[in-house]
Amino acid sequence: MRRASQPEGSRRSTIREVAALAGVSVATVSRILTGTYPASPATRARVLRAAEELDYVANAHARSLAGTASRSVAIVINSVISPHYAHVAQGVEAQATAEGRLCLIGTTGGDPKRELAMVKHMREQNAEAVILVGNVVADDDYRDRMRQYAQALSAVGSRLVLCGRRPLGPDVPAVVVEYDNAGGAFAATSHLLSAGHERILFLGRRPGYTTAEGRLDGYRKALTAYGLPLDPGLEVEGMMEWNEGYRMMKQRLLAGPPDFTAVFAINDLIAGGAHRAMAEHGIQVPRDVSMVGFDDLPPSPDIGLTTVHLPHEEIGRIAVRLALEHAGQGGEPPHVVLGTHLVIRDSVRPRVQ
Amino acid sequence: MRRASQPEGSRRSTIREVAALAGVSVATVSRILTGTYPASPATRARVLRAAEELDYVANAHARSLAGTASRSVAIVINSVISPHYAHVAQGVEAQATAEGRLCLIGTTGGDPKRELAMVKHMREQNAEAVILVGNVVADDDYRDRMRQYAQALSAVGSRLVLCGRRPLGPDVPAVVVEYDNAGGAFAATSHLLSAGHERILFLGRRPGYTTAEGRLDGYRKALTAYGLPLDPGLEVEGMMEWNEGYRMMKQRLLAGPPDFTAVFAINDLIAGGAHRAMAEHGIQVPRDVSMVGFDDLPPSPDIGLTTVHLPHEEIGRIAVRLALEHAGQGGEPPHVVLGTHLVIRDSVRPRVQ
DNA sequence: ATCCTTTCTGTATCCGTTTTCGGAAACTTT
DNA sequence: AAAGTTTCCGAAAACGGATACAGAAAGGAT
Repeated sequence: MRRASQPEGSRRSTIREVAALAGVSVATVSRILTGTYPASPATRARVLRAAEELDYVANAHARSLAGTASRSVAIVINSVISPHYAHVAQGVEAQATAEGRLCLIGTTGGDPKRELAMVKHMREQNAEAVILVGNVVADDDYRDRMRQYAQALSAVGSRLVLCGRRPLGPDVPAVVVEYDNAGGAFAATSHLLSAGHERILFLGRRPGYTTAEGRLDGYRKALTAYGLPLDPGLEVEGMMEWNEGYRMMKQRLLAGPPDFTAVFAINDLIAGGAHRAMAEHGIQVPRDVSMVGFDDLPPSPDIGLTTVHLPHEEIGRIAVRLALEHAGQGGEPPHVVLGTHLVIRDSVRPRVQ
Repeated sequence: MRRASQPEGSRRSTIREVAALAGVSVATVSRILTGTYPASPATRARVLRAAEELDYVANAHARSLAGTASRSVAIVINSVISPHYAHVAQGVEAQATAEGRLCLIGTTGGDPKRELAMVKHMREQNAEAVILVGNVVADDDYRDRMRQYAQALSAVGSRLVLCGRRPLGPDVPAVVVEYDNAGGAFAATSHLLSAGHERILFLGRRPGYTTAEGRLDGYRKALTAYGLPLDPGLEVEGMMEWNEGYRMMKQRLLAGPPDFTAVFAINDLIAGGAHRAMAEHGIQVPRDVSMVGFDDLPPSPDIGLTTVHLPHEEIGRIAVRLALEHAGQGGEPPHVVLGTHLVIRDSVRPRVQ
């Protein structure tokens, strides 16, 4: 209402101005606004009125400088358009807000250098927790520096959190939130095996990436448990993206008729791309080929994909919760491993002999 | 390396400590670290070494308090798991980083109250720009307060940006980034009409929501332009979500056989849900029913959907760019309207008589 | 009425930077 | 060698809010 057309660049009103208008000291204003102290109803009302009058907004930076925590939580993530990451980010943001924290976000595109830079940036912002999500290919230098960051953050009462990646080592003060990639992949592959499939194409091999390695591991273990040999020719390398799924399958089908009766896609995006590529070759799921994915995210419902469910949003929420809970006290930081379960839709049929 | 196991709660090192170690004044350290001033190579090296030695990290809050801009940009968004929003957010983050800014993020779930609260929060953080994305149902009180926020932000050299929603009024200092909903819907509907379809189901009517209204408008205009009557019975109400698309179509099909030969879904998520529902009733796209969507996002490639392309990420990038460019000078804030184009896939066939 | 609590409020300091202003040192030029 | 430029550096004052400490006011008990 008032200060309707302030000239460009005019400062915003300060606690001192509010104090002056209300006829009290800055200390009183501060206490009333932060709810530190039970002021008398009269002054309280006067101060609130004055603040309203001047459109007073506290300066979070000044507040944080004066000694209180920054009340912010940072998430550093591969990208925000990939469904898995988006859901984790959503969880982080929701929990952060629920705990009265602001959410800072930075993306890395999976580049360790950018990740390191982002963590530094978040450190400058005094984030109460820095949550790292997703895989990176970590060389020794990276691991050293990240350990150092973990130490530094912990030293100032903050916390580093690792989501969906391997811990940095035994004595590194970082919270870890993992999930059972190998177990989920084992269940998914077993599901195909128990339907009689023996030649199962694995889509999305990616050495060096924790998630990919874990899922490949589960796939192999399941085959072995069924007494089947491992065929390296069935393990196709590619990134966890729709286009890659399309590419991998297209390439395979262009080379000749399918030499498999089922597909285990390392995530649902890859499943979606492969599904499309097969459709273009007249191959229908599950009529001609059975398929299982991983994630229980779009596009799995669109194509009726049986897949492994992961509590994506929960991962983000837990990360925030644990970090904030644990930030104060010392001791061993928490390490949780979340379970998975199979979601049956309609992409698997018993193999016809 | 050093300070390997600091006790809990120890403060981080300050510019003063760096200055002391390097044997210079804090002013010199500040200048060297921010690159303000060409210090002599010798002192420069000494300061850098000292900073490294102490693992010095600047305190962004103190820096911002001391008078420089906060170097942060805020995005306030409906959710981050919906593909459209996720892409816009990605664009914002990317551009913010490119311009040396940190990205603050907050979600609202489409609730105007939460949006208002978030903007206030971002104002406390001194964000250099506050970018609002997506529709809300705005009552008068909301519009008043948002106008006031726009004024207040502008008064301190920041900027409010409105993405994909109607401007707040003529004299409100807010940057606006819109896109041509009506035009895109007109093109999409015309595409179906020119294939001979006359009974086109509109999925996703939502009075009060700018985007929904714009697209409905384009749909109607196209019908009228083709000399066809408007049939309210063909306009189905629902939210812009996959589940809603599924629900709307399921309900329709449960009520009886299709009384339409084509579908215009207001976005690709709805198209995906409807596609699935039809599949469950043995109705294939495009064999039995033609369909067009809007967004050119997942799951459109999965189901081969012809759809209207929107430069989602670009919207976010432009928002940041314009806000930052314009933040300094006064004058009329920019207002851009982005165009759309049809992406032809394989979900439309000529109507068989 | 006096003393003791309890409740409320004000003064002054500090948080960690940037930045203005002035001074010293190092070169140039004559 | 003196004067004039540059170039580099330091002292100190902000920035806006929280809080320790002390003091005033109000309320209760004697």
